Amino acid sequence: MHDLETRELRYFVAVAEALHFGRAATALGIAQPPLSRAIRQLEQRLGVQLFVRDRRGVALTDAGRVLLREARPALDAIAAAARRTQRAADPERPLVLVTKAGASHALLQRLLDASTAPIEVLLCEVGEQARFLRDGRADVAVMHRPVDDLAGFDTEDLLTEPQVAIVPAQHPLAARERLTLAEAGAVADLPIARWPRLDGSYPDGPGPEVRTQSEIAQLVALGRTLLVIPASSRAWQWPEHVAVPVVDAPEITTVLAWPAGSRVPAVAALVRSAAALR
Amino acid sequence: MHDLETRELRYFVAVAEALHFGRAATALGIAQPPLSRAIRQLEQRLGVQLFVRDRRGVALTDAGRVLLREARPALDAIAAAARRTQRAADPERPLVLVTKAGASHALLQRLLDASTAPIEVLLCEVGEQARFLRDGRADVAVMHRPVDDLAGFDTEDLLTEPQVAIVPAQHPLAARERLTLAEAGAVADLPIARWPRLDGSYPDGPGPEVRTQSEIAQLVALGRTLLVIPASSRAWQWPEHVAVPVVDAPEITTVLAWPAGSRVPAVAALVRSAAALR
DNA sequence: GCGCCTGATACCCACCGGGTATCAGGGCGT
DNA sequence: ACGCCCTGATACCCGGTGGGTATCAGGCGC
Repeated sequence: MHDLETRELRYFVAVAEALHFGRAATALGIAQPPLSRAIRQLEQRLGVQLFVRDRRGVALTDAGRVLLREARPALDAIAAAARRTQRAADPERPLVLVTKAGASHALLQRLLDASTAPIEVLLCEVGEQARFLRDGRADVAVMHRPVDDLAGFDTEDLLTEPQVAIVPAQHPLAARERLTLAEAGAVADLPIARWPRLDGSYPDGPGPEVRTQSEIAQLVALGRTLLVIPASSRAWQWPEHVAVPVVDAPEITTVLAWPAGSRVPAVAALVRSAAALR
Repeated sequence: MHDLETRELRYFVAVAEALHFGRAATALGIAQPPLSRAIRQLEQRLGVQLFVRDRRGVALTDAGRVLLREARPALDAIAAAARRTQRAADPERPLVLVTKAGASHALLQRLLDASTAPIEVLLCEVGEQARFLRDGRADVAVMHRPVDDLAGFDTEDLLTEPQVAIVPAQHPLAARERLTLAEAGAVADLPIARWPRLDGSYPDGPGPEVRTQSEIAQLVALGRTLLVIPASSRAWQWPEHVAVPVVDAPEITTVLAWPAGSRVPAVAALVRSAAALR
């Protein structure tokens, strides 16, 4: 029995995400019947039921949830293989660095200035850097410990700094000299915002749902939430924001991260120059 | 442009490993012409030359080497997705633990005794544990820090211990009370053995090439090499071997390792019982 | 020069992935 | 209650392509 084809995994992921065969099919650019058939064949081949189709819709089984969790990194690895191969064949290839939109520019600028090789900078949403590294869209990323999951990456520390709370300027908290984490987390009228999980769903809680840095910046300005971030990210502070040091928050280390065992010489050179300027 | 299919990657890896279209084809169970065509199509799709075919054979290009390095973990991830999904659907599934053949039994025995759930033990060659975890053949592994690459895994420390040199009983070194790493590495007539790299090639050096624990045990007994290992592995010491403490060698920590973020409850239970008996 | 071993080419067939048309059944509005 | 609609499943057809055999082309060795 031959193993899974990436097409089958792509189809499965599409259905698992949409939980709707018709919409998944149009998202994939194919018709619904072949998709139904492909999923059925996949289930037969694995000998495992992946979806329960009953009245009012489609749901994942436990096994289906396992496959969804496994399939995404697998597809990323495939995409990475293709991209890195193509880039390896391109003598002009610039190094691709990904960082989250809205991160501090000063550090990055020093890094870019210190490097002689051409570097292409990619911006992504919060927490997306790992995906860019995994699927080969980027060679190296600026990430943060301990907030980002650095499993599977090698890292070089760039900068360690304390955190501040960004609160609405008109809120009473804005007058405080300093805060504790416990205080920041317990402000009834400024509930902590909720970020989507990897699968796109949101955890429960009173805070607003956010997806991007600009969304949350907007929500803070509107007096709807607060957030706790590294001090240097004050760079994107708005006039409607006030930063208050959080004395007991864990320090955040900005790190340069790249796939463990990567042998791209340009990455090694960048890491060396980064280590030198620290 | 749709992305790579696993079939294409499998074919590529087969050719890259055999460096011979005919043998790769028979290894894959297909005829040679379709394989040639598949590789050519793959090269066209990627827009990248992967092999140079000239007189006297086939060789990988730089891009081909990149793809080979990327393709194996990608295929592992696919295989892991399938296996873990099937296992998730099997209510009887035992936990599968992999450890290297010849490792100390005492620690493992205590671990198995401490666990209530059924555990299936798999043995593999030195350094192969990571592969078993990555491709889903095992749920959890016994590995060693800092010798094994633990990137991408979560770990729980089991035991930290100093290292000893295993030398031939008839060698002058066998009379020593203790050694330093520098001394052990500089014995002209006992050159350090060379283990294969992931791609199967061997680093240069004077020592013998070895692939298995029993090979190296045999070579030590024959007075051809020495090795430095954790003290507890003396378990597989032969009568022809003598263990001499190496005072400045880094301590080796035996760890329980599992895929980062794994949510298999039985793994969590095993880790808890391991932590308890430490 | 002649095998012969290599990978490439030519050609055919059968399978299967994708399409359209249609069915089947559950929910819901009237 | 009936019928509509929305869902996924089924039936059936077609074309592309992956796989097969036969053969070619060129480099090496005896």
